[in-house]
Amino acid sequence: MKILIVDDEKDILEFLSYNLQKEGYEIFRANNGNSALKVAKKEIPDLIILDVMMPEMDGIETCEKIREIESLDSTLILFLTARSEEYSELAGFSAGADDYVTKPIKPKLLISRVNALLRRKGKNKDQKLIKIEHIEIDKDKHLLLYKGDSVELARKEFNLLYYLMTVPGKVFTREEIISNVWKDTFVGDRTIDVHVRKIREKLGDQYIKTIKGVGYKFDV
Amino acid sequence: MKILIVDDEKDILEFLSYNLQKEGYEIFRANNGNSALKVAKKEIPDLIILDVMMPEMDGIETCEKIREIESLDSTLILFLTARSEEYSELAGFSAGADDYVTKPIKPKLLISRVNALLRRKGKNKDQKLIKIEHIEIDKDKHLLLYKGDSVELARKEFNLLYYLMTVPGKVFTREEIISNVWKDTFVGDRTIDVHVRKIREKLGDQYIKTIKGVGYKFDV
DNA sequence: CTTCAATGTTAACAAATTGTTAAGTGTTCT
DNA sequence: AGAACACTTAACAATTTGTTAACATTGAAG
Repeated sequence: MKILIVDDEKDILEFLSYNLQKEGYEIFRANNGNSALKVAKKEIPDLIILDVMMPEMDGIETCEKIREIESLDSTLILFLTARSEEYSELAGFSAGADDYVTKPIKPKLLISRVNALLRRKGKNKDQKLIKIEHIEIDKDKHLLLYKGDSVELARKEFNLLYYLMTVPGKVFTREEIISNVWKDTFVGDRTIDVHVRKIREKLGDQYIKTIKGVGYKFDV
Repeated sequence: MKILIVDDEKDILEFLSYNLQKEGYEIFRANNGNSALKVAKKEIPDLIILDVMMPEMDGIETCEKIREIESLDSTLILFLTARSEEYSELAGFSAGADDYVTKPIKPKLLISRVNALLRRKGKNKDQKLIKIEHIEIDKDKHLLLYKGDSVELARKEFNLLYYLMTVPGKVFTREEIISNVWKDTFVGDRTIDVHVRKIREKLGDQYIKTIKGVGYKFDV
């Protein structure tokens, strides 16, 4: 498991690195927002620990930018915040944070929170395997098998198909699809159709069915 | 669930009470229309079983008076009628009845009708899956199965049929149908008929019944 | 048994929804 | 930096669905 730690204070970076390394995590560091973005894009860490208070780009802003990066959409974000700046809890969550820890940092507490977050993420792995007839989809391996052969899907295509397969047969409205696959970004109506078309190209027309006026469903 | 039984014949009151009590319903009785109104106002039963033939105030008249009582507008009304008095079917429906059963009363039939009416009454709002005889409708999957085979319905057809099936046997007035299936859009008189016709084309004529002057109902 | 209002039927039209292509923009990888 | 890929959108085509008008039929009431 990879963890990226972002803080402008060298002492804290050292301190956290040491403690988390002991737990067996692979650690990356950055001392400002921009550098954090660069490293994150390259390493795709499982967790990013972000100090809220940083010069130039603060934690909130950095978090927002991270959330815009496609390849990091399964990365968890944990905030470090001073007890006084209670406001940041709210701001942090709305920027897309998954948890936060207040300073001064108690190593034991931090480690247990980090473990809990990452354990949860790893646990989900098992639930994220769906097999329907001769179609298998594995969310974490980002793998789609059709009759045993691997089929390459782009990220959005994959997420869309995966979402439809979570409840086979159920019709998902465009609204549901948008809010679950695209989260908070706003895209036009035809975007879904185009992605559906691409999946159909690769998998065949028969699996994703259009219910006109209602939505799409995955069915065998 | 409370049921009020109204009949001038003591034997029938006894017979019905016994059979419905066995099903776990709370039974109230009345042997004429006036007493029925009094009890109904007080107890607000979920269902009223009304004999059509009664001295003084007959079932039709009683039904009309019940329908004028606001607190009873969610109460279902089921008529008991002699096979000969076919006329009363129509009169009953236009007086606001939801279903009727002909005498001589077969306990099993009556109970199944009563159960069918009441089973849905309370929890209609969000029932996603309805199965009646060999017709199954699944709102989430937007799927209609007739004898196990899938039947394709357009959105409005589907919504209309689904709405009628939420309370099988109950007559829905055109007004009710319009306000539930069409919400706020205003459509012409023939629109419902056309949709009904399309459903009948696909499902057979026998399921959606026209009660002239009143509305439509789904029945097996 | 005629009348009349309600409902049934059909086909044409209008509207809504989805499909498709290609182009533009951004991202990732080498 | 450049190539390849991914994502989104616009523009238009194709399709399906919804509604209406016009006329036919039905059935209850006189």
